[in-house]
Amino acid sequence: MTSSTLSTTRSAEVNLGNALEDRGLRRTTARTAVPDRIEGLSAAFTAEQLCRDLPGVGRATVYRTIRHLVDAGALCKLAILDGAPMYSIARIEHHHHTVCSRCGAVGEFRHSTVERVMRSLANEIDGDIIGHRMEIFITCNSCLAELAAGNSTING
Amino acid sequence: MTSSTLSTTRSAEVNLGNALEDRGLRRTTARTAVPDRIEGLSAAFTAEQLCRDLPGVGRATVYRTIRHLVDAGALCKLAILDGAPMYSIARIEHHHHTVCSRCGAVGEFRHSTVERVMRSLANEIDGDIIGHRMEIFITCNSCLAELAAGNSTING
DNA sequence: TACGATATTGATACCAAGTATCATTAAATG
DNA sequence: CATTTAATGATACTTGGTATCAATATCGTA
Repeated sequence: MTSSTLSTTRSAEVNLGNALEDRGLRRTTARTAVPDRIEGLSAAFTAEQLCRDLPGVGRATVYRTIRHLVDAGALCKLAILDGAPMYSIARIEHHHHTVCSRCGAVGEFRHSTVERVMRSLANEIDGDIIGHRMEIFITCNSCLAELAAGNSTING
Repeated sequence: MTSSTLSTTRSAEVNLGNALEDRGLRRTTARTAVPDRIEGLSAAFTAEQLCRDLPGVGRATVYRTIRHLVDAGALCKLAILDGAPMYSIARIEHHHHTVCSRCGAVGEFRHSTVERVMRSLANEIDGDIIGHRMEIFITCNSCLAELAAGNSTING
C-alpha cells in the first residue's frame, strides 16, 4: 500500500529471473542479482539507482539486463519528462501508470474506458494506431498524509 | 498535411517571440532567431536539432530559450522513450499527442472523452489527480503511403 | 567431470544531452 | 549617452547510456 498504490489486479507471482531464462539467456550471477534486487523494490526505479544498489554488478551489465527485461515485457519503461526513464515491474497485462509528482512512486491501473476511448479515436486520427500510453500525475496518499502532517520533504 | 497531421483546431496565430516578451524577457537577437526558426518548422523538434539549425546561437542560449517557451506554455515538451525530449508548438489549450513511430511526426488532438475518463478515474485512483498525459503511437498517413509505395526508409 | 564452443561480464573509453560558470556584450531606461 | 541590469556563449563539467574487447563463466556434450 505504500508505493504501487493501486494494483487493481493481485500481482500474479512475478519472476524476473525466469523471464530472462525463458528468452534463452544464461542464468548468471548478475542475472540473478539484478532481478532479485528489482523484485525487492516496492517502487519504480531508475537504472542508475539499481547500479548504486548493486555495486558488485557492472554498470553495462545492469543496463543490459534491464533492457532484456523490458524486451521480455517483464518491466515497463516509463518516459519521465525531466530525468532518466523509470522502470516498474509489469504486473498487469496492458495498463497505464500513475506517477506521484512528489515522491515519484509509480502505480499501475487498468480501466476499460481508456481502451474504449482508443477505439472511438481511431476514426478521428489520421493514420494507423499502433499503441498508446497514458500517465496520470497524482499526489499519492502517503504524500498527502505527510503534507497534512506538515513535515514536507521538499524545501520547507 | 505533412507532419502535424491532425490539428483539430485551426492554429490561432502563434507568436513565440511575444510569448517571451510577455514574460518580461528582453527581445534580443537570439530571442528572435529561436522563435522564428521554431515557427518555421512543421514538425516537432529536439533541442539539438535546433542548435544545429541555428549555429549562430549558442547552445546554452537555445536550451534556455526553449525552457522559457515551455514555462510560458508556448511549447509542449514531450517525453520520448528512447531519445531526447521533443518540443512542439502548443496550438491547442489542453491536448494530447500522436507520435508517428516511423518518422517521429507529432500531432495534437483533443477529445472530450479523454477528459470524461479522467473524471471517472478520480474515484478509483488513490491520491489527488493533478494532471495527465496521453500519447497515441501511430503510423502516420504519409508513412503509410511511403510504405505502400514500397520505398521504405528504414532498413530495406 | 572435464572440455570446448559460446555467451556474458565489466573496465574502459566513449558519446550525447544538458547545465553551471562567468567574463563579455547587448538592452532598456532615465 | 551613460548606467544598470539582463542576456549571451565559450568552456568545462555532469549525467545517462553505449561500444569495445580481453577475461571469465555457462552449459551441452563426450
